[in-house]
Amino acid sequence: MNQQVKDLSRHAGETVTVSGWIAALRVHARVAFVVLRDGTGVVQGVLVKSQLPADLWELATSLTQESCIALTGVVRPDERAPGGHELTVTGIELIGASDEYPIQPKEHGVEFLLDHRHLWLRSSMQRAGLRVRAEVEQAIHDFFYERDFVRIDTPILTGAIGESAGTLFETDYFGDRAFLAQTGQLYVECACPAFRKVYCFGPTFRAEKSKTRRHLTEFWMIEPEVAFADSNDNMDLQEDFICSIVARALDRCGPELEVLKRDLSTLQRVQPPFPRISYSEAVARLNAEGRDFEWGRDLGAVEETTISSWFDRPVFVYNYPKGAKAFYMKENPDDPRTVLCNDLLAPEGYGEIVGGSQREDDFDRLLARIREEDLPEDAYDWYLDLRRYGTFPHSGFGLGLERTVGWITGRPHIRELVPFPRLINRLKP
RNA sequence: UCCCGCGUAGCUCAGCUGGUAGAGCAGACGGCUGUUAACCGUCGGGUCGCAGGUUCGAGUCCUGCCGCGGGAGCCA
Repeated sequence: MNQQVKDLSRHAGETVTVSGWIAALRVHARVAFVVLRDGTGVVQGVLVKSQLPADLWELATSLTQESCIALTGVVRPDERAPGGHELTVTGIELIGASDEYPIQPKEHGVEFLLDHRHLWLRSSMQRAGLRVRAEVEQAIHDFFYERDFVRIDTPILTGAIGESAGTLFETDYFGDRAFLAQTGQLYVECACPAFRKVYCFGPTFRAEKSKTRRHLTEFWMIEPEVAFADSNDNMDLQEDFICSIVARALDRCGPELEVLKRDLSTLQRVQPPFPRISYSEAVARLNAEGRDFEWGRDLGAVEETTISSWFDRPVFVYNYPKGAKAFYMKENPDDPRTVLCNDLLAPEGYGEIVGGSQREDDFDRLLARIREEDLPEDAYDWYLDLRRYGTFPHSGFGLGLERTVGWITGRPHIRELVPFPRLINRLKP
């Protein structure tokens, strides 16, 4: 009977068949070991020459790494086996032979691995990282579903909208110009009067020529938007949300986090409340430490790392200077030099994983900001309509999926947390 | 766009103050009952990123270009 490797412990003593790919093959004079990966787990098959027909031994010992085979054998508990069970092989069927496999069980360079990303996916750390990603994605949908959010799918092809036009991918649209979306936020705002609590989750595109371990040109972003929520409500939601998905990963991805050698103690500390520090307080403290940081400048990577080092869990930095932030953020009534917004900085140097704000709901002030930023006014007429027909206080945020999963898995580069990363110089495979 | 670093065998790398190329892994063959990135032996394998320059002689020194990595900026 055909079985999955993950279920083998329930079939001790039985003869089963498992199908998969050869992860490793070690041939001795009278015994051989084949490590089979079937997508649900890994099992070692033991082949004893004296107990196999000559042609089967010949076939088995001539197999190559990553050949696809079906192994038939008796499930046998064995303390020496990594999964606790081995297969004493009685039959082998070759399903698909493999040419010489490029990725060896050894260290490789980044360029080589990315060139072979279509094969690299089979490696254990990659499987672990992508499985955590899938679990986090499911946790995200569950979190919002359980809180009565309605999922709104926003367009990928757009006219020129977003935060700044200089970083958009342009494409031809029947003779007109179109751009790949860099955010779904303006669209989910429009869905708020229809559904009150909404979110979008999809790919976004940035044509920034960034070459760092925190950047992709195509990444997945989750963007909730909530009517009648102010900036503090917004941070409360982010806090619940982050705690929920981290707890889910800890609960459901133990084996994967172990493969990734993740230090779980920093994840276990991700409990409410997160520290909240205003931009102005952060600047004062930076200067008190001798940083000589001028109020009004945006925080850079160095400052963010310093700030997150003050705390043992994610930290909110809120109410940045207006000049450092996007046009749609609401002016702070208590300090008009600032806007009601927040970033969430992940610990351990992973940087900004969330950016959120209360939105400007006053028609005149929003229009003034669009003009100040020299944005194409007619492109935003529909967005301004939201302030014309029953405007309302609302807030939302965007969470970068790959950065978040990069932090949860502890991987150094977020390119490993998306199946096929799109980087500034990489469009293949 | 700027700054720093790196391009040598299929892969990962060594190659000194210049003297014409080396290891491990992978591959092929042989050996070995329990291996976990198995081990031992033999063999095949090179436009030293590209172009120019200095020199009797360049993988090595110089210049330019290309590619890659990291960082800055910008952002999630």
